[in-house]
Amino acid sequence: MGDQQKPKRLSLARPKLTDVAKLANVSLATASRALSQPSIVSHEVAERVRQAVEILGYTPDRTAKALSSGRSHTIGAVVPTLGTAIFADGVEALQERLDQLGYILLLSNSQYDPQKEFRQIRALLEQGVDGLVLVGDDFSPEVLAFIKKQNVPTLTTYICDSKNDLPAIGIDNFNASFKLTQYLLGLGHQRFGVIANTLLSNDRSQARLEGVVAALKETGLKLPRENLIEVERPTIVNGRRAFASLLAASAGVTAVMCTTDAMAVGAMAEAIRTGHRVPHDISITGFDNVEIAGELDPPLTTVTVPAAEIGRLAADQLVSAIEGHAIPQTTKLAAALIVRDSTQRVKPSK
Amino acid sequence: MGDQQKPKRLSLARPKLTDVAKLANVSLATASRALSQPSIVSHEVAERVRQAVEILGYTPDRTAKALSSGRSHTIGAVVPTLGTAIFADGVEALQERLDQLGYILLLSNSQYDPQKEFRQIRALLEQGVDGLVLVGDDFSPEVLAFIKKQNVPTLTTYICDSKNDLPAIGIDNFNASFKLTQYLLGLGHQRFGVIANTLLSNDRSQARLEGVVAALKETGLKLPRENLIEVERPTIVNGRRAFASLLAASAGVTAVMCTTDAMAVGAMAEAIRTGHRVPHDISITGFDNVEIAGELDPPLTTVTVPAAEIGRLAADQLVSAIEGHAIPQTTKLAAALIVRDSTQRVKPSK
DNA sequence: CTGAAAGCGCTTACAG
DNA sequence: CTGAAAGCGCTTACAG
Repeated sequence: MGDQQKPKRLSLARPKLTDVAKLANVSLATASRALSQPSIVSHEVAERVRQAVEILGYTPDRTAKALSSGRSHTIGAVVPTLGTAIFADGVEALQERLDQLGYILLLSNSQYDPQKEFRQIRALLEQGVDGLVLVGDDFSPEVLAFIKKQNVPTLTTYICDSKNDLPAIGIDNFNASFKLTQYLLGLGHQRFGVIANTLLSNDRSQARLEGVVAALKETGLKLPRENLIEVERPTIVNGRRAFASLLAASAGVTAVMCTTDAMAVGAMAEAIRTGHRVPHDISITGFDNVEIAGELDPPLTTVTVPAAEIGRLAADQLVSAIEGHAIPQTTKLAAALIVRDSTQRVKPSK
Repeated sequence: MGDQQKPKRLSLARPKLTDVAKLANVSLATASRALSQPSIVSHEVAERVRQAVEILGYTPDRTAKALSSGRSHTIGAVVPTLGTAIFADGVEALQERLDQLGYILLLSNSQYDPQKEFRQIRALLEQGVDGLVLVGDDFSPEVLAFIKKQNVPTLTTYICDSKNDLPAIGIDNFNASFKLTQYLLGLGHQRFGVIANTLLSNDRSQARLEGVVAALKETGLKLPRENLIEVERPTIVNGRRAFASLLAASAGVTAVMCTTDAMAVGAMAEAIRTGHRVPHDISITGFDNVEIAGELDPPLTTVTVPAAEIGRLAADQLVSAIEGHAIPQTTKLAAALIVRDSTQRVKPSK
């Protein structure tokens, strides 16, 4: 009658808490307590349960735990991509800290696609994450409404001030870019080119561009339309191409500002390839201060984005919020201007 | 009696399937079927349930679903780090494909620490992932036993042949490195230096090193102990330092092989800084073919690691295995030798 | 095609 | 300090 199967199955199957309870000769409830709050059971019981766990190789089912306790000890993150070092570094630090705090990370990449981002936010929330980490602040009312409704602690990163009232941890992109531009203006530059990462659904990129424009405006300058090249993805190759078309469109620029380091790497490579000396003929700046920035020849003037710190703080604050504590609405981290050798005082015009 | 609260709570709370069933005037079971297999209920019922879902803004609780169905539609991955582009790219592709397949990714970084790796594997398995993606093959018997016991489809990546009988998707690191070395030997190089990423718990790195040694041996050459520099993390800065100490220890090398591109970037920068012409005075090679490799000056000779394809295939195969299909034990992807300008025929010795 | 009921593996008031 | 029982929100045989 297939009965021979039964006992075998039982011994092969993953042991459950009832098995532990039986072996330890206590009730299911007590076994549960012995594991989660050992201090509230007697020493002997705690010890017996501990041994039973060991013998059976018991490992709790976190799904069941999540369903009955309403806490999954899981947090979700949606980033645009891992192909950009600052996001990879931020996610890495986020996960490391979450791990220390006993949380597991569920990760999605939206590829800068708002539709996809929404789908992924929804999937993570359905999955029952206890908290959610987002990037930036460019969300449709629909998405925001959905998030609010779920009542799950949510914060956003890489910006420090959310117009949507999400707690934010990051830098002031506008201001950092403004300062960087002022530095170049101080060197006498007047003719600027900008290579910007996609501005679509990307408020970090927008803010960086606006920072440039605002600083120029303050000095009575403006950024001619043809001096702005927008690329779809912040890659080295795109930076290279953008630099080429920038110089083709407007030969007179003395300073080229890139909204990410990766694009600046490409821009610099192209500049050198086409016989421009950096910084003698043309100054180039980046943004992010990734490792390669300091190793280029010449090393790149850029702005630090403290990605690992953002990730770490996001973990800390989110878990804090999950535990019912209030967390700061704004956490603004320093975005230091790193002056290296890719920029110099503009040559007196010939 | 606090009764005023009750109705408010009900309407605020996240709706559950019972609410949908009530509104659609069907049983819980039917509502469930209408959502998961609409074809087995009547059209009218399917439609009524659909509307109820819409009206209530119902969104299923995947935790409950997972517990009752035994399928979490979740897969776990443990990678050493996201700070290395090939892992970041692999994870990105893995997640994208999983997303298309209706799965969510749970991600951990082990930081090349076997203890941490084990803890994270255990945490993911407890979490109830349906499948597991690992990197490499350097696992203790304890870890392997634990994994086998869980009976969860598991595969490993970035290698193509597992000594532990895990299905593997990746490249033949040994052979690719062997070929790269043969190419340099063919250019007349005889005095080699190697900058290796940590060899500890890193079989990819070991295989790459062994590939060099084996190719040299075939020609009767050997790698002197002082010509091998091992670094703890594959960073640009470490590559730079390693190059410096390599030249200090053994001035005569004509070819420096780095087991990752990032280190090659540093090595090349240091070579140029210290007045060595690449490739005229010294040839340098990398491994991985990350974007920057092709943009360096000179562009780097390296080996392609198809990280995105590895991630994509891992997703496909794992889901296939979860669905009960057999999957290949070995999926060997091409690791093309990319010859660029950082290598050239060795100068006739003066 | 549909419904009532058991069950997934835990946690947690409620009694003692 | 401990146990019996209800419950978390779904799915899925089992009957009809």
